[in-house]
Amino acid sequence: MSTASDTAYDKIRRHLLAGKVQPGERLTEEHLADVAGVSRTPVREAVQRLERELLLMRTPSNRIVVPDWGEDEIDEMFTLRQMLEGHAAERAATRLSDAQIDELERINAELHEAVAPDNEQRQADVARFLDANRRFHEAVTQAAHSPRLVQILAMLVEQPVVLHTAREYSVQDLKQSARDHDELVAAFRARDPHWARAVMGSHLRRAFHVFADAMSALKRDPK
Amino acid sequence: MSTASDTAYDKIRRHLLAGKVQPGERLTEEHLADVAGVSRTPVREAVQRLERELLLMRTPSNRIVVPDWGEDEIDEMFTLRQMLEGHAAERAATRLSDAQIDELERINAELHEAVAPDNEQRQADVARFLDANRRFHEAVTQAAHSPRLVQILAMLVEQPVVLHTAREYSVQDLKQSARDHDELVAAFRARDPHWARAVMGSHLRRAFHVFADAMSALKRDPK
DNA sequence: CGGGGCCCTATTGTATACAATTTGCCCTCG
DNA sequence: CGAGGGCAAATTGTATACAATAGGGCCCCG
Repeated sequence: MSTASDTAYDKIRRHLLAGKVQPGERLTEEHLADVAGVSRTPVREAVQRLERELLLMRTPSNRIVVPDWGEDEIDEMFTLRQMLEGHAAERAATRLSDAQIDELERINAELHEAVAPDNEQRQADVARFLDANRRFHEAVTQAAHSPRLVQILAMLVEQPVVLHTAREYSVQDLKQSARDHDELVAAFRARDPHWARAVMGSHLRRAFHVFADAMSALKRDPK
Repeated sequence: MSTASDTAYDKIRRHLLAGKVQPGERLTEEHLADVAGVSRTPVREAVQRLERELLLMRTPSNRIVVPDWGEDEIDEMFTLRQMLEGHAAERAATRLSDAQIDELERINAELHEAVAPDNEQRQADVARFLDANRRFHEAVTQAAHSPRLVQILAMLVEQPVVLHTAREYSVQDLKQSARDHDELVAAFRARDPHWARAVMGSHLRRAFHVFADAMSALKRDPK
């Protein structure tokens, strides 16, 4: 995070994901420059990045707005992830080294730890869970050795972090996710592309429902 | 193309696709600013767009380079297109209006015309064919009503235009493409998502081989 | 009282000057 | 003669001033 562009990207992204702005709200570059503490030039670059991740959009007259995601858009997002990460897993299965698979296992151990029953602070756990989860999926994507795939998936993995602090997830759901990852590792060890793709597919489809349910719960009762 | 950014994007893109620069060659922002006839600011925006389409890349120290695509990358690109455009076709099948299907048919009539046997100027035909082909695929993508899909596919459809003036394509291959489109229209008329996906899949896979063959022919004998 | 057009302001787009970083060269020293 | 370090030039990153453009409000006229 050395350059001002990156700072801007990071700060604005946090600002958005923290839910400081309502969907549909209009933002000015200058305002965002204040938020990020840099001039408009790097802000414009950051906004472009956020646009391509669809965290921001432009009105017909090039004003910056926060898009609101409907259930359909979220469904579509997970469907695309299912296809693309399934493909990534398939490729990764024949390209991962033993050491890399070990690394995946290590990351997933963190996931299990984060949802272990003897752990008290649910809040911190979810954050850690989500972080490890992201790293796991990134590692798989990287292992597919496809620059395009990396670039495309980067624009799909963003999630409103409203849900990152969430008590909305059931421990059971999180545990199931960790078990999915276990099976994925097993598929990798077996170097079985089709198994890997299938596991990744069902994993993400379940994740969609967990996410969608949490989201609608939040909308019903927005504490 | 009203803004300087767009001008820059367009001119630099043409510059690249016309094959004026060798893969691996390094470019400076200033040089590109000369090419486009604008200052560095809009050039930087254009370069970002071209990066995201992978027509340009950055070295570890943020210098601009022209990537070289191997056979594997092209294969991967068409594989991704097959997945994503297949999905787009599937969605489009249940969303296209009759009028839109008529429009697709009209575009495809142009394709047929461009490769009609009584037409003499092969050169002009290929350009027209490729243009109509692009419009056809864009229309299908649009009809899927998924902003993400539109954005993702935009970064996959670029092709080195070395092959846009090409005598490398056989008339037979082009005719087959047009027939594929005919069948796709039929699938749309039947409102059959699975049929549409399957046709789009085989269409793109064949297109890959046609493209790859033309490319390797060009490499063997680079007139 | 409602609609349409014009002006003023808010916002985005572009150029340019300057700062920070990287590169490649050259010089020195082992 | 090769390796390493530091310096100068080339290149990218950032800020700021100015230009172009879109939007909203106000006034005038019907």
